[in-house]
Amino acid sequence: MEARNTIQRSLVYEAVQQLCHPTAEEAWTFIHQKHPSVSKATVYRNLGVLAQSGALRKISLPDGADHFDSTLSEHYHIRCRLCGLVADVDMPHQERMTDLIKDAAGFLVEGHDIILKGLCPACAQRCPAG
Amino acid sequence: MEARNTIQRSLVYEAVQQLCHPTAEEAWTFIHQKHPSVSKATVYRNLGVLAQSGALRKISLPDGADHFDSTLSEHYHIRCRLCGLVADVDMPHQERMTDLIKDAAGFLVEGHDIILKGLCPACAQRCPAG
DNA sequence: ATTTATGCAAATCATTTGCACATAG
DNA sequence: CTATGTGCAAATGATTTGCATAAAT
Repeated sequence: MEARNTIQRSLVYEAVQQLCHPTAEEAWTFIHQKHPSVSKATVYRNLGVLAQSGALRKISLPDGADHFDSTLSEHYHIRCRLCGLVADVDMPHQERMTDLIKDAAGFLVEGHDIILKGLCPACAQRCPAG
Repeated sequence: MEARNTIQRSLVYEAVQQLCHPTAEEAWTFIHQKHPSVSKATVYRNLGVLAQSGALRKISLPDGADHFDSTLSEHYHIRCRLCGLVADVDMPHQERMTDLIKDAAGFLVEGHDIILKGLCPACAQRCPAG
């Protein structure tokens, strides 16, 4: 299974770069503007291939579609409860996290995801009460 | 919107207690054995109501159905990549985690989820190569 | 040439919803 | 009584898949 360089695959990769954390749908909408013939299935397939190969990171969020990230260095994400905005979180001392997680219930730990939730600056201001 | 005590609601709560981290489907299968008239929609609805009210915790996992937990004290979860088993993780010093997470990209942080992934003891033994 | 990728439409999976009826308070 | 809950079946949303064709190597 040799991966090939198709136009669609590049377009998908570039869309994720440009859009910062898009969903598959968002990436497709973006691509579809200039390249109306690209199908949604192809976008999904290429997001899968690229995430599998490590070229992209898949961000799975509770309640909603997956997002995709072209930043590969380890970092976490936060989503605004109100507007859905997804942002990067560079956590200081996050190495500690990784250390703490070495043993868990006898499992062989291979990785972890951290998803924060809260209010983005704009929504926090707009809705002071929450 | 006063919550009422229905037989179905109790059955759903008890199923989650008994089964430890079941999905909605698993809870329904369990309940359905002794109470064949209970519908899946009702199980979903009550899981939602109970999670909303804080009586249960919803565990959202990447790639797959949500699980539900009757243990309310703060802890995290790990899922086996091979068999799907979900287990509790009591993380030492997890308070540090909470401290670290106070500020993130200017967001007002309200909570966080940590999902670990790896191999459960049984699968690790069965597939030494991974 | 041969294998991988694409586009389309249909299928799948988890979950939600509209509606008429049942039941808890 | 009256609001909330239930069962059913149909709808939804995200993602995947079968299949014939197209394109990359």
